[in-house]
Order: sequence, then structure tokens, then C-alpha cells
Amino acid sequence: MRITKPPEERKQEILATSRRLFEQNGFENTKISDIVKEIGVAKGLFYYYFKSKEELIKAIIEQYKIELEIKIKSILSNEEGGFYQKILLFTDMYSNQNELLLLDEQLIHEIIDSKSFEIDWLVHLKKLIEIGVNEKKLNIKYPIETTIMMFYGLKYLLEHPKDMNINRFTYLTMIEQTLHLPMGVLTK
Amino acid sequence: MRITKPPEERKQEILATSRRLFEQNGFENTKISDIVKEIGVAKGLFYYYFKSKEELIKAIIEQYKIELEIKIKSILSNEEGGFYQKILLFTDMYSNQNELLLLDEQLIHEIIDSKSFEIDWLVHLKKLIEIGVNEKKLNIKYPIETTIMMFYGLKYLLEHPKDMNINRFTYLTMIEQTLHLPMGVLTK
Amino acid sequence: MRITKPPEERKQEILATSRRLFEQNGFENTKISDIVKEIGVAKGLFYYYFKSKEELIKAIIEQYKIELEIKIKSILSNEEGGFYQKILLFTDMYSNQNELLLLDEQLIHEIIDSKSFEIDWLVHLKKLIEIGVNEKKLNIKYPIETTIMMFYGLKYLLEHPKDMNINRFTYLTMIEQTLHLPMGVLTK
Amino acid sequence: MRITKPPEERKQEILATSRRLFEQNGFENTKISDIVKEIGVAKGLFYYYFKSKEELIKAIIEQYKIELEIKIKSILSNEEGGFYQKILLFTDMYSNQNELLLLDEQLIHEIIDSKSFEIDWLVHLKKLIEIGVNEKKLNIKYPIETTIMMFYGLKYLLEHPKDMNINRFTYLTMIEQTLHLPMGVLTK
DNA sequence: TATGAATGAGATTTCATTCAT
DNA sequence: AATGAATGAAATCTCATTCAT
Repeated sequence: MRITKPPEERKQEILATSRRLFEQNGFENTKISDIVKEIGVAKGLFYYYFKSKEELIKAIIEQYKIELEIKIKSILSNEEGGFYQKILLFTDMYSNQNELLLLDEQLIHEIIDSKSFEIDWLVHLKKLIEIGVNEKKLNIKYPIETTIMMFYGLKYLLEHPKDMNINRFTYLTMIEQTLHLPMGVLTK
Repeated sequence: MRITKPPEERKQEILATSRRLFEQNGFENTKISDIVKEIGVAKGLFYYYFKSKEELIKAIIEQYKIELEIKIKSILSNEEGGFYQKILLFTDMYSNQNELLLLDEQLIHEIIDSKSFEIDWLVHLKKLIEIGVNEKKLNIKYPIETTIMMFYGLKYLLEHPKDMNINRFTYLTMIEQTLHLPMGVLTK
Repeated sequence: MRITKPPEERKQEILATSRRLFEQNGFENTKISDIVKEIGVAKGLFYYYFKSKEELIKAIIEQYKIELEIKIKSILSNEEGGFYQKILLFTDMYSNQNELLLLDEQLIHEIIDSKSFEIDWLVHLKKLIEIGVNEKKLNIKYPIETTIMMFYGLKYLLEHPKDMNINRFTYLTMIEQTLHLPMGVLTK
Repeated sequence: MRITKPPEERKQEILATSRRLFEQNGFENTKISDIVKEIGVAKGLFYYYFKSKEELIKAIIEQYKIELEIKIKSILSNEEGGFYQKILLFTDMYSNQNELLLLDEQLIHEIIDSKSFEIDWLVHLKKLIEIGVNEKKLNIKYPIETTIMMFYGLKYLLEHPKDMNINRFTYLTMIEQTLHLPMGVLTK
């Protein structure tokens, strides 16, 4: 009845489970009791690992931020590929559903100082754009704003498939078109 | 201390105030007590007009849907302007902050059947795109998907100004560029 | 089943009941559920009047402080009596059991800044002593320290009767003796 | 990370640490986790030595009682000194801060039967007073009550120095004065 | 129409205690 | 002797909802 695990493993289990439930039901609709029931442990154990529900949320956001940071950096620092490859990798990262937290932005903004999370993201995107401009492969106006717009718009599309049928070819084509890249550079 | 108002007026007051608070703080983070305090009435009055918080939310969504419907129809049925003018009007509607409900999508999906609301919106947008195609002024691939992507991306940009400086000229230029319209048709 | 009272009355009821239970059982040993059960209301009502248990404790301390302040001031400002009468009134105030909160001093010091509460008390006592000295009726060394010592010592004696038999005559005699007042000035 | 100690030594370590924390924060405000953290051992170890928190408290009280007993007896049975010396020793014992448990009296009364502890103390004090009376050095009324009052009052003064400046000379003088001893017998 | 005190189910949080290692 | 993850009962707190006035 009592299954003991190494603390780090258990903590990650709580984080992963919470993350999944939060993504499914939102922060407010997920109770601590839901989380511990799902894992199959006592409520007290949750508070052994996290001081409060708010601290858990902060930890998840922090974790997500770190994961994102790692992915983005690995893409940007990739020496081999040029701008086209980098934008491809960026896009695939985006389209990979389970790597995106559908966070209740309201709550995030209450918790983390808006700077830390969002701005970091912007900084990386700017670097990507810079590469495109330096390689003379990106000649549009407002490249940063356009890219942000494009990525957020795509995120929405991918999360709300509805009756539209969006596949990899579709959105890569849309990116070529939106960034005014030569047709086929992303879609081969 | 007891101000009586005609029922319909009072009901609208509650709806408008709730809507504002919900947009600011989200559904879950807005308490009934917040709403009545903001208006300056007693809690009981809220329940005189609405059976429950959920009914209020439904009413707001319904109201928003109707307003949107009206606006979109008036734009689309405008016989005078062509595609360029229609897309301009659409855009201005979008950029007008307080006409957009930043809905906690999680909750909406719990309440309304996912189809009804979003599909309507899509139907109208399709009609707009059709006009552009028919007038031979829209020659991009995946016009509907691109337009949805563009509008949602713009919505994000406008709501998160941060250190980017986006004004009307900026986003109209971005629209021309994204939809591959001749430069200047929207920005004059 | 639902008895409504004017808020101020209800708030005082909660304060008075809590105070009694706190005095009987201490802060930590008195649960909110004890308080509301004693009054016969729902738990939620408690939180309608007090944001938290800590706020209640602060309110009680504040209330006690104010009551004490009033009593002390009325004694000191009494124009008729001289030092003897004032010290008599002071003493009677002290010996009146239910006017003394047996506060867990530890907790108090955590909650109120130690200055506010205790120092006020000292200020008043100093004034009393000053009167005695001015009237040349108090000729001991360290009059303030001695008086504080005496009052706290008496407080202890009165709260712990044990097998000692202390009545009014007894402690008045002890005061005369401790302050080196002429025998009989307090005991007639 | 695992330091083994002889059981008796470890038990004393727990007792001493608990005692310090209880004195600082009170019984209720000191958690078992605080105690073991302070010592640097695991929670389980506490329960290896004590069945429960309550048993620890009882043990501390018992220990304190024994220590007090020893000290008092050594003072009273001292054949050499007379009353003056004995009262001096008593006083110095009192003024030695860490020898006084600031016990949450509420809790004590719940745990130990009120008689046992306090009465012992009273018994010893009575013996001291008896010595003074027999030696004809103590001629006040209610000598026991006055002495208890005096000691408790002094305890308070010594624990709440605040803006009063109390040193050994001060309180010895106050004792001489309160017990109506000839000036100088304690202060040399 | 309007009031706001009162309710109560259910959420979060605490912490003494247990137990497998 | 010692560890510390795990337990669970019980405390505090929240807030949508009710109801007597």
C-alpha cells in the first residue's frame, strides 16, 4: 500500500501528472486531490514536495521555460543548417502538440513577472530572424512582428483543427508564403 | 443606498460589468462578489437576474456571439466596398480591443458545444475570403487558413505590445504582405 | 434555522465568544469550528466577518488594548481621588479576573509589534507613579520597576490561587507593604 | 551523513533542543520537524526515542522539575549561610535566564495534574520563608505570598527588559525593599 | 426589485505519526 | 540507531448559492 520512490523521481511524477491535468482541465479546475488520486498517493505527500499549489504552478512554468530554452538554443546553435533549416526546426517544435502548455495566460501573468517568460522567447526569435536577414534570405518588412504573428497564429490553428485539415505540408507552405521565401525551400 | 433600475437595464449592467471583469481576470478568478461589488449592488440581486454563474457565462457568450454576428454581417453585406475595404473593416474590428473576449478557452469548451461558436466565425470568414478570390484580389494558397492564422497572430500582437511598437500602419502593412496584396491598397 | 443579526452585533458575538474560548483553551487549541459551533452558525459566517484566524486574534488584542486603555485613562484622569485612590482603582481593575486575557505571550509577540501593546501600558503606569511621587506619597527606590513587578506578581497570584487564600484585604495589605505606604491607607 | 550517538546522549540532545525551541516558540508553535531539523537528524529518530510529542513534553517538564528540585535543595540545605545568603542564591538562580522555562501554562495544566508541579515549588519556598522567620530576619505580613509575588514579578521584569535598565544591584535592592530587609544586606 | 447575512460543500493546507529500508 | 518518504485526520479557508426581510 505504501510505495516509496526516490524524491526526485516522485517530484517529477507529480510535476508530470500535474502538467497533464492542468493542460487537460486548466489550473483552477484541477484540484490537489485530483493530482494525488491520479498518482495514487496521500494528499500530504504533495505538500512534502511543494509548499502550495501556487508553488507547483511556478515550478511547472519554470520547467516548461527551461525545456523550451534548451530546445530553442539547440536549434539556434546548430552550426550546420542555415536559416531555412532553423526555421523548419522551429516550426516542428511548435507543431509538436504535447510540448505546448495551453496555459491560462491570465494566471501566468499574475504569477511570473511578465518579463522573464515572454521576453526570453522574443530574444531567441530575434536571433533567428537576424540569421535570416544576415543570410539575405528574409526580405520582408517587420520581420520580427511578422514571425511572432505567424507562430502564434499557427499555434492556434494547430490546437484547433476543427474542420480544417492542416498537415505539415500545409503549414510549411504557409510559412514560405508568409515570410516570402522561395516556394519549396521548406517543403522540398 | 437603494437604486432601482429598469430590469433590462440592470441586467445589461451586470452583463457588461461581468464581461469586463472576466476579460480582465478570467472566469475562475472573477467571483460573484467581485461583480456585485463593482456594480455596487447586493449579492442577491445577481441571483435575481441569473440563476447561476454558469448561466451568466452562457449569456455572455451568447451576447458576444450575437454582437459579432451583427458586425460581421454588416461588413460583409456592405454593397459599396470591395474586398480591400471589407478586409480593412474586419481588421479594424479586430484591433478594437474591447470587442474581443479573451476567453478562457478551456471553460468555453466545457460549456458550449465546441461547434456552434467557432464554426459561425469560420463561416463568415470563409465568405470574406470567397469575395477576395472572386474579385481575383486574393491569390494565395490556403487563404482561409492563412487568414485565420493572421488574425489570431495579430490579436496576440495587439494584446501583448511589450517592447514592439505596433500601430495601425504597421499591422495593415503586415496584412498586405501576408495576403500578398499589392502594397498600399490598405495603407493608402 | 437561520437567525440573522445586525453585523456589528454578530461581529461582537464572534469576538466575545472567541475571546472566551481563547482564554479557556488558548489560541492554538481553539478551532474555528469550535467558535462557530458555540455560536451556532456556519463556518462560512466566520470568514464573512474575519479574513483569517490571525485577523481575529489581532482584533481581539486590539479590542482588549482599547478596553484597557479606556479603563486606565478613566482612573488616571479622575480628578477627585489622589494617589491612594488611584492605586486602589488600578488594583481592583487587576483583580477583576475576567478582564485579563491570559494571552499566550509568545503568539502576541509574533503578531503585534512588541512596542505598541506593552509600552502603552508602561506609559500609563509611569504616569501613576509620577502622581504618587509628586504627592510625596511614594518614597521608594525604583518606583516604576517595583510597581510593575508588583502588579505582574499579583496577577500571577490572583490567577493561581492554589492553596493560598488571597482576598482583597490580603493583596491591598501587600501593596501597602511593597510600596512602603502607611499601613491602612488602602485597607482603611 | 549518519552520525550515531549513544542512546542516552542522543535522547538528551533531543530534550535539550526541544526545550530551547519550546521556550522560544511555545509548544504548539514548535513542530517535530523543527526539532529534528535543528538537530540534523531524521524524523523517525525522534519517534525512536519518544512515543509522541506529548510524551516529550511530559519528559521535559519532569526534567525541569528535577533540576529545580536539585537546585533548591542545595540552596536550602546549605548549612553555612543564613537567610540572607539563601535568598541571594535563590535570586541568582532566578535571574539566570536559561534556567526558567517560559511554559505555556495552558498546556501544562492540560498535561500534568496541576498539583504536582507547582506545589513542590511552593513547599520549598515555604521552607525558605520559614528560615527567614525563624531567624527573625523576615518580619513582613504574608511572607509567602509576598515572596511568590516578588519572584514572579521579577521574572517578568528580567524577561522584558524593554527600556528599563535592570541589573543585579537594582533587583537586589528591590528585594531588600520589598521584604523590608535592612538596606545593604543583599547588596553588601 | 433589492438587500446582505447566512449557508455548506468542497478546496487547500498542516503536521503528528508510521513504516519500509 | 537512523533514515525520510509516505500517510491521513483534521485544521483553515473559499465562494457559489440561499433566504428572510
